[in-house]
Formats: sequence, structure tokens, C-alpha cells
Amino acid sequence: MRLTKQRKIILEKLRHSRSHPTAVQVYDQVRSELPNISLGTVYRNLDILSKEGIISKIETCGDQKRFDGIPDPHLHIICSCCGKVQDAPKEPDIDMDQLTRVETDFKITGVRLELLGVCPECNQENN
Amino acid sequence: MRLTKQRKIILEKLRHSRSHPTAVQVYDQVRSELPNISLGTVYRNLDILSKEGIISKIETCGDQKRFDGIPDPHLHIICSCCGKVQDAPKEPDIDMDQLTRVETDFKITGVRLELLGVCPECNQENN
DNA sequence: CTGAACAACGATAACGATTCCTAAAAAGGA
DNA sequence: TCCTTTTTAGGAATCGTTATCGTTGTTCAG
Repeated sequence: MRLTKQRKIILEKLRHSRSHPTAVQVYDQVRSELPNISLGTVYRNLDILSKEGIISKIETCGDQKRFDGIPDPHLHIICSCCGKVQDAPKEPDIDMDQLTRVETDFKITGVRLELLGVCPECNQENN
Repeated sequence: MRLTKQRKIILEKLRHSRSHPTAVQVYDQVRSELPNISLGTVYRNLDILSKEGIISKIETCGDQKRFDGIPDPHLHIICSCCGKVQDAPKEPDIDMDQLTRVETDFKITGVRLELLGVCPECNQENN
């Protein structure tokens, strides 16, 4: 994988953000430094970077996917209204082994655990 | 809400299925009894039924949403390859209160817990 | 029973997020 | 530097879903 100008800045913007941006939000950020980058490039690189395990793709926050500069698994709080994602301050302690010991013909690979809530902005809008 | 022919058969098909079908799969099922139903009607009714709490919409199983005739919350096992959903045979016991007690400006409303895995079909395809 | 009011329909256009396509440009090793 | 390969920009295409709209079916008051 080549470290192109585009790729470097996408990664940089993502790592300096705490907001778990959507692809379009990353695009807007990156355009301030590379005005001619195309949205397709952003999508392609976000995809490549997440497949390489350098970033992570959050697919459970509504219709638009979001991206996280931190690839290690950690607990997310998701706004069920707008899809915004926040990192939880502490990790929960649950017994994964007990949880994944179920009778099924699926090959269990892990669990998905997320907190659901309403962010301050959406909470205000719905008065 | 009126119980139309279309609505009744959609609900019926969904309740007699254990497979958590996508909208298009419901459409195909229903068309065997109502050949002229339109896909839009299926989408509209699945939406209405889930908003009424009569069925549930699963939004976390990939690009297509899936539908469940059972509205009560229960543990799902999701194929991370094709999005297929299976019901888990038993419910996990986790301490919700302990889990949702986090410092955040989001108004926490619940947790999302799902098992991830690979279904037999996908497991076979990937040799 | 009749008809106004309205919910729901089928057909199809529109939409938003994402992916795909292609010719041109950039990267990196020899 | 030159050559090969990867990546790019731009735009078209795709896919799931939602919206629009004229028509049809129900309901219920008169």
C-alpha cells in the first residue's frame, strides 16, 4: 500500500478527530487541504485503511457509515436519532465466553455491544 | 391502521418465517399470494408495522434491513458475511444497570447486544 | 343507500450512500 | 531517469429505500 498524499491526510484528519465522522465529513475536512480530492477517493481509502486494520468502520450507526481513527475495539455510545457516535469513558466488564457459548450452526466470532442513547443536539431538537 | 389484504399477508408471511427476511424477500413471499403487490407497498407496510411495534426492524445486519415477526427483544446471531440473522436459543444474563451507568452527555436509552458469526452457507463458500 | 373524507394502493420517479469505470497522474524500485 | 504498478479525479452506475401521485377501497355521517 502506497502512502499517497491523499491517504496520509485522510488518516491524519481521522486521527485528530474525536467525532467518528462520516465519509462526507472526512471529505469536507480533507478538502481544506486538498481541494481537488474526489469523494470516491475518500471512500476508497477509508475502505482500504479499515480493511488493513489501520482505522475502523462503524456500520451500526444508521444509514451512513462512520469511521474511527482508533482501530482497537472499545465501547461506543450511538445516538439512535442522528447516528452520532461517542466513545464511552470506561470499558464494561462482561463475560464473553459465557455469552458466546450458544447452540447454533453459526461459527461465532464475537459479540457486538453498544450503548444506545440520544445526543444533546437531538435531545434539544425534540424539545 | 386498517388491516388491508396486503398488510395481513405481509404480517402472516413474516410471522410464519424464522428467517428474518429482507424487504425484497418478504416481497417475493407475498407475491405468491398477491402477484400485483408493489415493492413500495411492502416497504411502506413493514415500516408502519414496525413503528406500531407489531414487528421489528433489524438495522444492524449489513446494507439491507431485515424484519422480525417477533417484536419482543431477544438475542440475535448475525452473519457478518451475508447479514443473515438467527435467533439465539437462550438469553444472556448481563447487568444492564451496571452497563448503562456511564459518564456521558448522551441520554442513555438502552444497549445493543448481538452475537456475530459466520453462517454455514458463507462458511462453506469461503472453503 | 349515498357520497364525502380519507387511508392505502400500484407504478414509477427520486433520493442518498456507496461503488464502479476509465483515462491520466503519481509513486517507487531498478 | 525510466518503467511498471498503483492511485487518482471525475463522473456514471448501482442499490436499497422513500416519496409522489393518480386511482381504488373503506368508513361513516346524513
